[in-house]
Amino acid sequence: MVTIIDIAKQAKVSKSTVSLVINNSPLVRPTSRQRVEQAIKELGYRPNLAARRLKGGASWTIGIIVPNIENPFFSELLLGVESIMDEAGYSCFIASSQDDSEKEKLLLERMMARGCDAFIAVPSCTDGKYYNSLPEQNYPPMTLVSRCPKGCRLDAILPDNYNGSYELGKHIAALRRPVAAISSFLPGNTTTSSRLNGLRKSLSENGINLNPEWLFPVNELTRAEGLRISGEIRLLWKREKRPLSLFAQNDMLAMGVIQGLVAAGVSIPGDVAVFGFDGLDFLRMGILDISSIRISALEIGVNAAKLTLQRLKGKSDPPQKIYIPFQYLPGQTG
Amino acid sequence: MVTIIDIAKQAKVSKSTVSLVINNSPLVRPTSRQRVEQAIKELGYRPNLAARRLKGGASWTIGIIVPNIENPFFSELLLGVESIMDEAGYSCFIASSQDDSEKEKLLLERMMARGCDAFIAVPSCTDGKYYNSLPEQNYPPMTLVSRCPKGCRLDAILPDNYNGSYELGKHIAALRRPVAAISSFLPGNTTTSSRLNGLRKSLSENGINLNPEWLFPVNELTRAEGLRISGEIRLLWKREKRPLSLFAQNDMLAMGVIQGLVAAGVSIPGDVAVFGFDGLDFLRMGILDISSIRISALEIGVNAAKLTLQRLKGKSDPPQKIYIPFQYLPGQTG
DNA sequence: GAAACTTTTTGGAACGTTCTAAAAAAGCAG
DNA sequence: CTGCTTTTTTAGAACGTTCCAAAAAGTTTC
Repeated sequence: MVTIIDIAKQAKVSKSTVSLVINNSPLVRPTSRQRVEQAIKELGYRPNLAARRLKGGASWTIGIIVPNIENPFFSELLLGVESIMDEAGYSCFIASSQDDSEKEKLLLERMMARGCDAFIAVPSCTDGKYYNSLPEQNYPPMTLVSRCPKGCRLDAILPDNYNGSYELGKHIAALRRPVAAISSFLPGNTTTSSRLNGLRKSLSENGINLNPEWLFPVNELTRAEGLRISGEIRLLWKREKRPLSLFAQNDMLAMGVIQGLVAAGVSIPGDVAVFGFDGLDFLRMGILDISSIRISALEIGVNAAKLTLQRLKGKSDPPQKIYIPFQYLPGQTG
Repeated sequence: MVTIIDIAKQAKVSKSTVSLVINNSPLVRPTSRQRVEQAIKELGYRPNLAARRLKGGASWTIGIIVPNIENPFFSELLLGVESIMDEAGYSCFIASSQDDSEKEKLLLERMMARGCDAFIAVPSCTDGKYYNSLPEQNYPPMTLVSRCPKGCRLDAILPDNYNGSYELGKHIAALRRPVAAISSFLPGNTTTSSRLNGLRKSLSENGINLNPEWLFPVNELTRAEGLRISGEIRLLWKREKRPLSLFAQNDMLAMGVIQGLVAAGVSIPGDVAVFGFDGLDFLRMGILDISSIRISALEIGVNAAKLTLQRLKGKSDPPQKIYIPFQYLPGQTG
């Protein structure tokens, strides 16, 4: 490994001078600067970040935690974060928490030991106190994305869940069909509860009530869970009174439900209109008939990265919540 | 920040003893070990990896480069790598090269400066010499995944492109329909050329030749490019002689083509049967009619991570190529 | 050309570890 | 309790940087 000392020898200056050149200080004389730069090129020097970090400098490293890299929503989000951070010269540690809050804490500690300058996380833990305690334990800046536990005093970039599903509800109501909803029902989860609340509000404003018997609980918002719950929903088909519109908490869940229903011979949107959330990119292909609220995960990621960079530059306002605007994305049914 | 010295003071031993405890050396007396462990717990000590790294130790950090995190194939691959590495205690830098070889080199250098212990990369650069030169520049172990430039002497975990598309070709041939192919045609790209060669071989063994006029070039294997090229393919529809089967180099490309054709009123698989490659997960939903060769990206990732871990443990055989088996995934037609 | 500046360069400490060599403590015969 | 061996502990150098204070080299000015 080529060090600052090798450069110093080659350029016949002291290591301090080399350091000055590297950090382009104006103090150094042009002629020596040139000699040093020459030597750096010749020997192929790369500063050792571990040493810099040890001396108290930045590690130019960001820690990012998402529930699951493979979920298209999060991979789009990661793309947003990563592209901005890359441009700014940062490298990103990326890890999946599997929505397990213990694992999340572990990952956070591990990244902390690696000396991250900041964190961006989709919190799986619904406990706001935990996140609030981080700054006191002198953790570096932390930006939450996509979710935010109740009462959490950290920067957060969030989808506008309540207003989004309020808007979606208007379109659902316009069809004037009986509605079922598929959701997880954990009390601390602000995402699912805001979406459900927004939906309820706009439905009831249009004189429609969610039938409590048609609230289907799932454990996760995944395709697998959608597939599972579609079995229960299918049972309703024998009855006379059955839902003709279906709200799912997100598109992946909706996909699973559709997959299950289609396999059982249900026609979509003929028999039932499906509504999701997230507006995943491939809905636009017009192959899958889901009406959805598009939240640009990319935009969330980009905003999170930018806010984090500002914090790294020393911005010290109180923590802020930024809500990303949404867009109604009609399926074939509209 | 709590250091080894704070622990030493608290436990009334020297910092060397603390170090011994941390690295669980058998030398230290049980009573002192206990005092030190007690202090570590009380003060909440975490070893500083930058210091360890500086002293010549491992950074417990892996650098991973893929063309695009958002592509489902690569995000599945990342999941595989990450889960194994996580289990082994490593953190992963993940970055997108956008298939730009200059950017890839830059990212590699940047990660190198961060002190990665090993690299896993999907090479965008088709120049084997570049990769061969890395070990000489005392780069740490590097495992290539999914692609491998010609003549490259590094570990690689690869899909069995040739035999996969040979197999796919048999199914295409069985339909006995005229075939068009959509591909990129860069000479150094071993992925696309193996797939094309395998296809050609099995088609010709069944008496079918690829019409040179029906080879449609794209710049990237993306949905956007598929969408673009579908415009040109549609022009054939006016003619009497037109393709009734379509081979696309991968599923994303196939998706784009389908999207374009469907929008133009072409029925799939009625008018044309579409064949892709990769076997992306959501093809199984039965909504999109693509027959494909499934290569488990997860399996590639897991294998790459395991081989890399072996190298880190000191395994020093000559570099090996591991081919991941494939599976034919029929669409509705197939 | 010496004094009084200003600009440029430099040695050495520090960051938190690990590692080596050597010192200290403990154990054990006699 | 002395000398010898074995076990346990420790000081201090090293890793590659940055930063401070101070030295050296250049400028002015008189």
